[in-house]
Amino acid sequence: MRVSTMALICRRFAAKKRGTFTQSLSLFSSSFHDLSHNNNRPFSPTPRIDFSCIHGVDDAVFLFREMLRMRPQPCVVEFNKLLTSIVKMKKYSVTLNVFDEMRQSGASVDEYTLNIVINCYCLLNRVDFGFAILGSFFKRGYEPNIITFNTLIKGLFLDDKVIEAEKLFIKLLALGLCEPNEATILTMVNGLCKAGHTLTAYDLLRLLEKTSFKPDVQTYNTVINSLCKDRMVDDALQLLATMIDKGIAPNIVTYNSMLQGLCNFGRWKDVKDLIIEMADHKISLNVFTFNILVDALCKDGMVKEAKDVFEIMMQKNVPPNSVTCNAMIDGYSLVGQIDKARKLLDSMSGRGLKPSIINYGRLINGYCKNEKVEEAWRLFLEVPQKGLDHNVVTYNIMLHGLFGAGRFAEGLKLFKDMQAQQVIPNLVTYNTLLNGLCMSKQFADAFSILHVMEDQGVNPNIVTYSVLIHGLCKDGKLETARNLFNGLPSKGLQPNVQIYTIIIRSLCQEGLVDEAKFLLREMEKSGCAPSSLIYEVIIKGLLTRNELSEAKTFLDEMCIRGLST
DNA sequence: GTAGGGTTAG
Repeated sequence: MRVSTMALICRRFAAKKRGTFTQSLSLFSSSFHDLSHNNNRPFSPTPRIDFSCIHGVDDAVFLFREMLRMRPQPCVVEFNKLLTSIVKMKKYSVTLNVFDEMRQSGASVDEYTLNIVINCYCLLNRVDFGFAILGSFFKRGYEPNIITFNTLIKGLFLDDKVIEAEKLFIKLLALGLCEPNEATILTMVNGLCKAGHTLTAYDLLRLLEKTSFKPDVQTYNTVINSLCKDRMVDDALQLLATMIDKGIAPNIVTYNSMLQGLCNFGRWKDVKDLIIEMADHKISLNVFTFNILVDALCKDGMVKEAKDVFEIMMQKNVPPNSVTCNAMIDGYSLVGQIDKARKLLDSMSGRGLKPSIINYGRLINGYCKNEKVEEAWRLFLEVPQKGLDHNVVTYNIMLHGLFGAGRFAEGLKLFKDMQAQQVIPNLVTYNTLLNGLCMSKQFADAFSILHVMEDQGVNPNIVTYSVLIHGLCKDGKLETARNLFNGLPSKGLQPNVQIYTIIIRSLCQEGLVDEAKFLLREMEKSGCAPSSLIYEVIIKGLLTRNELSEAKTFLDEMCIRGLST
């Protein structure tokens, strides 16, 4: 954010104290007014509506029609309650239709109604229609309030209009249209983070700290979480220290976000310190915390430690859930203890957990990775008997397993079965299938799959082509591979390190080391950093041609770049 | 129960 914006924020929030005072005064007097008014109010004949009969959207629409027919008609508050009940069911278009009927039949509409309508447009990604409703406010003699603007800001973010959201926020401050509140700030911070502008959100937060406005714990959590996801874990730690310093108490979500960030980088010492800090702040670990720890330990291959954490969970009366089991199943699979993974899945029912299709998928994957495809297949067949449906992920896992084991015919049969079961193949499915076809040298079929993908609206990605190019190179079809490779930019695809490695290795194996060297330079020009593997491949190629001095040159270059063997 | 935010894991 720019300097002028920062000054603006400081000015707006520095002036806040006065505003609060007058506000509370007027609040006081208006409640007096209400009291006296209530005492004298005659019995109100407008009907009260019982909304407890609404169980689905049809009930709501039925009730709405009845309300329209009632005489005297229920007041606008009742209509607003009805609209809200439809919004809660996430039926935004229905809400808008109902609003339209309200308008046509002349039922009364107030600023609450209009805010509900704007919210629906925003949630349908039509923030432009939301802005159009602003006109209705003025036409009906209402003024948009802070809720209106918060909703519109959220709508702009939902529509990826980050700049416009910022502009609206700044306009709000500059023109003093309404006093921004905590929801405004959270909407801004959350929107910026989700749009990938973590540092802008961070700057905004730090700026607000300097004013009389106190960002709440949720706002801090959002930024800390986003910093961790963007690998700025130390900045997140610092922000955590700052919030404590400012008297904002971190909660379990703050710590879990922070722990996740630290675990992602294997910073176990910091993890330990943070858990101690949590204890000092009397914040007890919940199932999320334990899952973060179990998952990170398993991913790092520390399955024994993960199992210990799993035991502690139960001692602390925090029951493991399906996510915990997934992490443990993966961990056991990783270290080759597939039988323990199986035992865990089998023990789930006894722990009051019904294994989900995801749990089965993980175990099937574990069997495949441990070269027990027969077991995997048996389990795969058991799934429907357990009352669970296979999804695209489990099919992909099984396909991958079968092809990996060289069982190509069965893989193809499974692919057909999948379609018969109305499970729609995705990009991963096609890439897996292509891999199978290439491994079994069915290149004609592989190329026709490329066309099928296009027909199905599944855009081939860089993985698709690297599978094909890899298969072609492995079968000595370097020329075809090279043509595919050269055609990538025209398809809008940027070759990655993997593809360069495949093609450079193949060139070296064919003795075309000069071309390989040329590609290395091309790769650098395109901004793709060469790996040590690429250097090794080229050096090896040079050595087989007895070009010792040049091999030495590349070895030196590799060392200068800090790449080691 | 008349309107707006909503942060963490597979």
